[in-house]
Amino acid sequence: MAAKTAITPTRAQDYPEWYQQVIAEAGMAENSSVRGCMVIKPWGYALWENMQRVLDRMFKDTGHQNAYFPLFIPMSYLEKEAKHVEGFAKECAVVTHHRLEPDGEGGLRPAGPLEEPLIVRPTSETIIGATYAKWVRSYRDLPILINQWANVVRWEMRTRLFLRTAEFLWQEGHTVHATADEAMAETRQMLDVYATFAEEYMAMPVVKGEKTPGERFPGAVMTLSIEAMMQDGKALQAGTSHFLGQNFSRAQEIKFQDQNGEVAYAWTTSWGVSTRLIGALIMTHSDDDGLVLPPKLAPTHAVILPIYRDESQRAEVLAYCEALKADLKKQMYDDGAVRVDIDDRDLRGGEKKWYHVKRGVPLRIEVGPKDIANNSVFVGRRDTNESQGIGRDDLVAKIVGLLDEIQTNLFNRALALRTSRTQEIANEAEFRKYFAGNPGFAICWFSSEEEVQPLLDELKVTIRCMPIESAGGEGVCFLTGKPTSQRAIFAKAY
RNA sequence: CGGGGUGUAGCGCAGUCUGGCUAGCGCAUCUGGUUUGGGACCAGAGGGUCGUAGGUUCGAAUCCUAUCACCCCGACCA
Repeated sequence: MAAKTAITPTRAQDYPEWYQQVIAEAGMAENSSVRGCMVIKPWGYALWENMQRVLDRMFKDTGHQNAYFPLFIPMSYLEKEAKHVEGFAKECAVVTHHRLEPDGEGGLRPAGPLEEPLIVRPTSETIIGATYAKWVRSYRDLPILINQWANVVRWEMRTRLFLRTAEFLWQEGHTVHATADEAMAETRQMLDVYATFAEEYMAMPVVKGEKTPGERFPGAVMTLSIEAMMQDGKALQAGTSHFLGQNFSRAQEIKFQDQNGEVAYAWTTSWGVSTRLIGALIMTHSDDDGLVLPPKLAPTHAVILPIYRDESQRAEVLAYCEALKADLKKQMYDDGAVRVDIDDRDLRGGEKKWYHVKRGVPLRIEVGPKDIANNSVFVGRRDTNESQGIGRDDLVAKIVGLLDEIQTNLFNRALALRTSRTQEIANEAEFRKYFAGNPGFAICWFSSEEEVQPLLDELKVTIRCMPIESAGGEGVCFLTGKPTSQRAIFAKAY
């Protein structure tokens, strides 16, 4: 008999549907009445706020400041960088009017056409670059290290909650430097920041690598990304950091006088992560009972579930829970106090328990009259779904260690999955066989993107990145047999 | 934009082919009761312009016309 799972279908039965159900059951987000746009509900938004808080601190620790630029971008700005236009034009929302008037049939119609249409930012390189052009005069004005937290709009054909929505929240860093080396160092530094965040906070192992020309950000000279493996073996790009060279500074006239008095174009970078990270988190850790959150990002670390039969017990149990909560909150975990809630809603015990299981709360602490008599509590771990009794004071002393253990366990579990589903592939026959099955990451030598592209299109496989760690060396292209120094991860992707 | 499909209660659906009592069912919600260390049970209740507009008919969720929206598969993509 199969155990009953909180989520139907299970991952094995229907992975995409399972994903949607996890989000719905955890109360993270839902589709809105606006096509392709989601409503992020409190539990999902609290998670995003925790991600923001940690990332924001990391950005500031690396010398960046926050600022804010307009939502609207004059259409002509986008036209300045040819490849950039090509990449984004098809998915731009365009504002053409600034006023509504009655249409005579009880409705409204746009009036007051704009002289120049505005686009809703799909990314802000152009508007920020235009601003930087005014700010930069001398080498003394550099570097500019700015990040903005914002929403952007990309009119996608097909959307999925968190993974691809028409509007999403993100941060975009935009920096300007005097030299190529400095800009490249910045590009790499921010990739490292993302990788550290993914691995240490999201407990999600990632591969740092360089994108092939075909997968680059439109207008970039080099795009670096972190790639993660989801539980179905597909890859998800979780963050990107772009070295833009002088492409944007030439298009937008970001020029400065150097120490020798000569005018030079600046070197720029941009880097971003989005609410897509929430999708990555869900697909990395969650199980057939719903969401599983890494403690460092969980809005609630532990929830106390009081158990009682009647009013007289209620008062006693709640008093005990309040005292326990107060003691737990004195414990420091990561960058703050342990986050504890008491769920005293008028619901049945089982219902309440499963509510928190589905929301991924790392620890459930059940407290009933019997436990109080023994001065012990019953603790359930979300990552292993094991529960056991533990002395009340013992829990207070050990809760931080327990949270650390869960965090580590989640990372190790995800890493083990990735390792078990990563394989070197040496020739076309193997490659075809691998991707006809239940694939993960295939590591292959390849001679050129152009030469392998037809096969990739046929098999619906993409080149994720050329891993930085394993760069160097010589091999033989899996398809053409030509000698090559390029090696990449190939995978099906989101 | 090409191909396919669907619009009926908060959610999921039946009914439409073959027009006919007051439009049903499950879940959810509310009330009362019995329960309570685990997603309860019994009884009752509330909730609908059948996507929209027009037409045919004694009578339309059902037939006809138009229209809108959404979903799936492509193309596109953080």
